[in-house]
Amino acid sequence: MGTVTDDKECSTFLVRHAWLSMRGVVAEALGEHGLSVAQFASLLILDEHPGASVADVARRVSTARQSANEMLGGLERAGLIERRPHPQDRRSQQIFLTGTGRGRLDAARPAVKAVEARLSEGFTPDELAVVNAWLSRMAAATAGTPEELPTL
Amino acid sequence: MGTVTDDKECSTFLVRHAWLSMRGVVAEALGEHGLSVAQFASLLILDEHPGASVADVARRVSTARQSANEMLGGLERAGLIERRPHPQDRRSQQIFLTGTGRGRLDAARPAVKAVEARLSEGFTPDELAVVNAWLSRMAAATAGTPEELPTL
DNA sequence: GCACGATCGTCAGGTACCTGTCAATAGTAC
DNA sequence: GTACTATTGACAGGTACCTGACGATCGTGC
Repeated sequence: MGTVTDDKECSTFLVRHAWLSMRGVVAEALGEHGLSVAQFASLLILDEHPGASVADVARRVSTARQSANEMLGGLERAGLIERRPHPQDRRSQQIFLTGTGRGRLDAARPAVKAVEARLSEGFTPDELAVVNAWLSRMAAATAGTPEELPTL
Repeated sequence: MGTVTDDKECSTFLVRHAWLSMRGVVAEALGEHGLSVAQFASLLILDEHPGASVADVARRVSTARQSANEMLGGLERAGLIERRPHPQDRRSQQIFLTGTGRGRLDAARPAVKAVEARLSEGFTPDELAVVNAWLSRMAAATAGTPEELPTL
């Protein structure tokens, strides 16, 4: 009846299909490293922002504090991260990558970069820059409330 | 600490942020028309493919048959679509837009196109063509299993 | 000092979505 | 015809995620 996408109408749904597809590909690559896509995203953030709080992570991955906390719990049980009480702010806790966590991340990162590079094969750097600019613009367009709504 | 996105690493997560953001904007526009994003997507598909089955719709929106069926139930209760038994295939049923359904869709469509146009303001047609090509490539990269995994 | 709003992590509950399965039907090979 | 596989729509159950609230803490203004 047609291919995967007949989003003649809305770029929004084309972006959704792209996300779903890329998530699938990345997940497959991450599976061999024992990581989920969400876990990988969190490890990336914690690598770049050591000592971030649960709320920080939640904001950066655009998810609810609760969800982030649950998933960080998984990472903690797996020994990939550790939580320490914040020295100044007694409400929050700082989260750090453990040695094994960093190792796992450094092992997985090249795999993800590889599949992403393979996906973008054939596009020139200029074109990719345009794509990046457009996606950034879209991501910045967040309408008022950043948190709402089901998946589709 | 930074803006919404520091996805220096992975275009995958940039695409996700773009999707979440666009979904929010579109949802806001659709709210005034009493439609959810998922409902709007289904109406679009049914407009373009009248008589599609539940399984057809599910495949096109990349969701489970069950989810599609539940949501179509909502649209049916709202009187926007109607299901008829398929004349040849006694397993499946054909789904059609009702008059009110088509009216609702035709009212909502311009609103969505407007917000999407506003979002892409400032990009040249050539650039948008590149973006579209890239997104299509991504969407087509679906790894083996089309169905799996949580949201993030 | 005290009061006020904002934010922290967390608990309870709900919703959206998915997987797995089923009987019924269709399509094909034999 | 029968046998086998694939597909349809539906049911049951589970998981991921979210919303809404809570006490505790912070920051600021008074």
